[in-house]
Amino acid sequence: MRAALLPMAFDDGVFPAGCPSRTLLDHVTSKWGVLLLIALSEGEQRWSDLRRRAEGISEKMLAQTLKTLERDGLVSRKAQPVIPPRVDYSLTDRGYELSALLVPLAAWAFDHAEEIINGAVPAK
Amino acid sequence: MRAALLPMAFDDGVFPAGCPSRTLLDHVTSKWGVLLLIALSEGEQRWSDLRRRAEGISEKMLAQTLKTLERDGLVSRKAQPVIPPRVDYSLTDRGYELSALLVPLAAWAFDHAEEIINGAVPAK
DNA sequence: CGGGATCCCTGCGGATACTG
DNA sequence: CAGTATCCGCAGGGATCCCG
Repeated sequence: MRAALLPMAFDDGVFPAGCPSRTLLDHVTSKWGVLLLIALSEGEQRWSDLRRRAEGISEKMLAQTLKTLERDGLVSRKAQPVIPPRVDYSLTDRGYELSALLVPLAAWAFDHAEEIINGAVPAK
Repeated sequence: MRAALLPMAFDDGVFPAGCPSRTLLDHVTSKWGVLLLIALSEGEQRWSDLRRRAEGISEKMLAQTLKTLERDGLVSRKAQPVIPPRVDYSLTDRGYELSALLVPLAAWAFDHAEEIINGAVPAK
């Protein structure tokens, strides 16, 4: 029941404070990071599309989060020097790899959300 | 390449602001939530164990995060009325379900952390 | 040992305004 | 349209003390 689920050496993995994996995990599991990565898993999208899909995000956080994800090599940005400007965002290969792990998570959250949040927790 | 990865109706899923799935996802992907859930996936552990494994966590955040996870029915708390007190935390069935999704994520972060964080991003 | 209660501060993130 | 820049509030979270 509590099999060795964890790739061992995990104690030297995500858990030590200040290790790179913590930082990356924080980027990726950030409030808006998850949402944007999932949205982008459906394919290339424009700034305004993302702004609409990640309902409630501010422009500041959208820019900031996309930049972080881009620096992490998860998102690629293609700007076209036209007027009006057009910028497309998409996942890199590595980003797709990651989103494949994120999507089930979001699906799980979606499935269990109501029964869990509305105190109807079956206990045990 | 950009197949229908998402269970559709996802637009009415995680994305709408204020929906329960957002809340649950936030709990579960919170800075310390992820770490605690992963730590607990290795089996029952005591307060002090968890405090040590989630390096850097404050007592306040440990208590607070555990409470949230308990309210969400993901973690179960067993207190023994002895002196000195002994309290054991473990995952519920639903918690195990979730950790099965979280562990690969952490493993992925661990694997890609260094190459990503140290600007050595191979681009494209 | 396993917390609860307080105080306090910083930095996340929202709102607004401006630009190419 | 797709951002950047700036200001600023407030609550997330750390530190400390205490208690059963």
